[in-house]
Amino acid sequence: MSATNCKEYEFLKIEPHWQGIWDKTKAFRAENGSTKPKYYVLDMFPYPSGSGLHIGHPEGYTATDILARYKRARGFNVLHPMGWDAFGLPAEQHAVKTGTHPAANTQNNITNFRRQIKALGFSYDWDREVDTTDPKYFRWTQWIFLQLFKKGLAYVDERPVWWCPELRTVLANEEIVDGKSEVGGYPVERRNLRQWVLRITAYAEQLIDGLKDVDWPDSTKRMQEAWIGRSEGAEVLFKLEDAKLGDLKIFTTRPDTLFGCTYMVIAPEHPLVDSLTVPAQREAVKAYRFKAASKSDLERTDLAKDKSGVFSGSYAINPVNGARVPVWIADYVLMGYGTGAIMAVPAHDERDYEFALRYDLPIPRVIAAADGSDTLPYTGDGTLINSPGYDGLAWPEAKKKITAALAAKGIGKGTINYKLRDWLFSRQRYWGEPFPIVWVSEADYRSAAALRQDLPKQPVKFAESGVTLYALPLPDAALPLVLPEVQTYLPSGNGESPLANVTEWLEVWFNVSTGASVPATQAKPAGDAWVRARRETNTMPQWAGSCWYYLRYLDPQNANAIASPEAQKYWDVPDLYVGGAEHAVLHLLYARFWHKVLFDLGVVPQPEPFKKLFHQGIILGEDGEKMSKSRGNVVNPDDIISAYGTDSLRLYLMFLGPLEAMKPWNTKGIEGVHRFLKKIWRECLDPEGAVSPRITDTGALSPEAEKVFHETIKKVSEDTEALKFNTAISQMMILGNALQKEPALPRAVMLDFLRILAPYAPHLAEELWARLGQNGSIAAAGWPSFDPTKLVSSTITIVMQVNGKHRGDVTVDPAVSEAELQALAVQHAKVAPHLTGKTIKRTIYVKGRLINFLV
RNA sequence: GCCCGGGUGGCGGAAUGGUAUACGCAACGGACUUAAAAUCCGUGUCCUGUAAGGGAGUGUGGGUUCGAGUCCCACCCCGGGCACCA
Repeated sequence: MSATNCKEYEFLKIEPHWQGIWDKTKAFRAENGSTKPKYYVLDMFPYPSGSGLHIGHPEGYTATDILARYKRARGFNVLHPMGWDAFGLPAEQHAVKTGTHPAANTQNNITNFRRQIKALGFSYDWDREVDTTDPKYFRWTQWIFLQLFKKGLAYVDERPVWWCPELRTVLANEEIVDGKSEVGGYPVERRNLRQWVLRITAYAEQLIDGLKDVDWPDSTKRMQEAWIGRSEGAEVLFKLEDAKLGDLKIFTTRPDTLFGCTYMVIAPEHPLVDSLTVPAQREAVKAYRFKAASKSDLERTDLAKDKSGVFSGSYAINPVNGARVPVWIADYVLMGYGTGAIMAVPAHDERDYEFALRYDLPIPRVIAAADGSDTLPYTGDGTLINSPGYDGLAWPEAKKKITAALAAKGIGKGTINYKLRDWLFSRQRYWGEPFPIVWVSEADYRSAAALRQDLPKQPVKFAESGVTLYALPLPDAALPLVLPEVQTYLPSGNGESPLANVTEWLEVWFNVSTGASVPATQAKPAGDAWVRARRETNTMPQWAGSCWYYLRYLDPQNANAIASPEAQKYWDVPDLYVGGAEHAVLHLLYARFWHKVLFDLGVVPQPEPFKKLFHQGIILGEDGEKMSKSRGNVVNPDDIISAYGTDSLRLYLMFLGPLEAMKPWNTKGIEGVHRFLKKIWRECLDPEGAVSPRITDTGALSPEAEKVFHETIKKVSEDTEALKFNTAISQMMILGNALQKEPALPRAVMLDFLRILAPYAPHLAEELWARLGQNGSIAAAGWPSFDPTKLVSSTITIVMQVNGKHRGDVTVDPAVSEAELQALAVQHAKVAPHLTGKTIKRTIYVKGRLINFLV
């Protein structure tokens, strides 16, 4: 491989030159089934937005690239892939505005992203690039959905969603800012719409358990745990005074406080509200429900501190003591959690306490505080009081006993509740994966069931304007189901996606065996397998494609499976996954869910997808604020590359501080690493671009420089492995400064230096490697080792302290004995004055470190 | 309110319980140059002192220890997440 011939460090020539060579030789191809040990390092793939790469992308990508190059040098077969999470709203909005197909815009953006990423010199295996909008890819996204569907993990339900009348579309929660659409700032409202929902709650327990086995940041594990929100308690049946209304079922985590229950609360949406409301309260309850319903979520949160409610007029009976307790209706109880009804124990719950104060309800104490405190509400540890039969028990024990007693009587049982809700999986948009589902009549579904073995145990059905339709999956062989061409990308306006306007595609004769279809306007084809069907018009959310892309990289061309079992066995799951903390919950939870389902189906061989996770920090603007167009503090990687080169950019991004930290960009700061690279260039080459005369095959370093050299190999190895790139770079700078002072530079030393620099500044390293007469790419040149015997210096510096205060230091032979050192120290000019007239009570000696006299 | 993470020079940051401020930026002084750029050498926490030296010092206040940026307790501030989940 030949280098350029520039005399100075012309990074604008050097960098594209080597990128071209890497491209041509496919230098970073990962080989399936190699005999080498494997290493799989994964980046979170980007959404290819129209505004191009943001400086945050290269931060994480540089980190993984350094590691990938380092692992290759260490003899690993490295899988380091890149792809595009390319479905999404911005492309669709662009399409609405311009009328061009979102695919065209998406491909333009991908081309630009690929160009920018290649200009950064990352060592991706481009033969494994994936694109979630490619039918060859989303065929498998649809296939996975069908597996979930067949397993009974997908269903259809009417759900309240955010509807924006102005944009004529449904928006996701994260697209709503302060009660308005993120795009345009238009008002949004709640609407009930038919939605696909995935039963992620069925995996709640496994999703918590699996966190034990992964090497993730603790904070991220905690966030997922909190999001899943497991809580152990009991369901208890309270008889209603009006026996014909049956029982009121509540959930509580503290059945031990049952004797302290003085009222009940049901959510305003609770099905028993109407029947429990007595005539005298009807008007008040109606008004309260209306008020609660009209509150937006935002208002409900704002008013969180201000409890309100209304008495229903009815009473329930406390099962443990027969007490008559009033049933209230209040919006501090949520219909979506537990049973939508609670027993209120105001003495030991802050919310109940506040409510009881406001409505003047009794607050009897049933837990005595462990520390004897008498303030209420009390939620700490303690023992039961005023609870006949249980007094004196510690509350966790009472919880078990009371739960058991209720269960024995058949009026309660221990249960576990989760905050996690099922996953709303559909969007009313064009630019997403179509659901491989058609809707048919009950009779047609029955006849399909006779022909198909792959239907769910319980049919998925949905009633609309009096007609019940059944969801029939496309056969696997009929995948992919591609998006039809549409006249307009504008949503239909009635809550359905633009697909609802494509009648030819929508209304079909459908062959239940083969999945073939013809427009319903044509004659019904002959044969029993043909039924009348309407296609599903929803599309999948952007999460879908990113839930499993890490599997496709293993075997991206495979037409018969997500990836072959051999590829899965060889590559396993990523050894390291790097991406932003903003995905700590949703993406990472959804992907884990899918992976666990695939594991249960025997499609993947391991229960967790991401062994080790790391979040890179955010890079702030020079003003210390988050980068944003409106602030005008956005740094464009293209500009930095043309001014300093990508090697400088890569180095600076890593030198800025710890990878996980949030840190401000400073354009001046890049000068420092750029000077460092220029210095390396000058150490290797003379002003004419020939090998520097200081570099020889026979010369030797001074002992001090040699020590620094071996220390540097050691530290750079360790720090790279530990993702502490900032300190690795510091150490290389220290070596650079030391070498600069040396009269002679052994060629072998310079080559080793280039090898440890290569993962960080690969273009410069390749160029100088070639210029110093080496053949082949430095990427294939391995990793140098250090000589541990060179790390020990011939002298050591011992710190001398008196009473813990630093009084001086002395340079001695490492073999010095304690007695010798002590004698030396007490006579030392800087120490002696502090000892005169005092007696040494004790001497602390830390070998090779310090000696401390206590006087 | 609850749960995390973090407060170290003018700035980004470094530091297995053992010389606090490595490395870099900015600044200042000097060398080279007609000059500039580039490069090189040097100074660089604060107070006190001509100096040698002395004293203080890692958000605040306590504690453990021969010795604390590092460990423990309380508090203040900043950042992130969750937020009536019974």
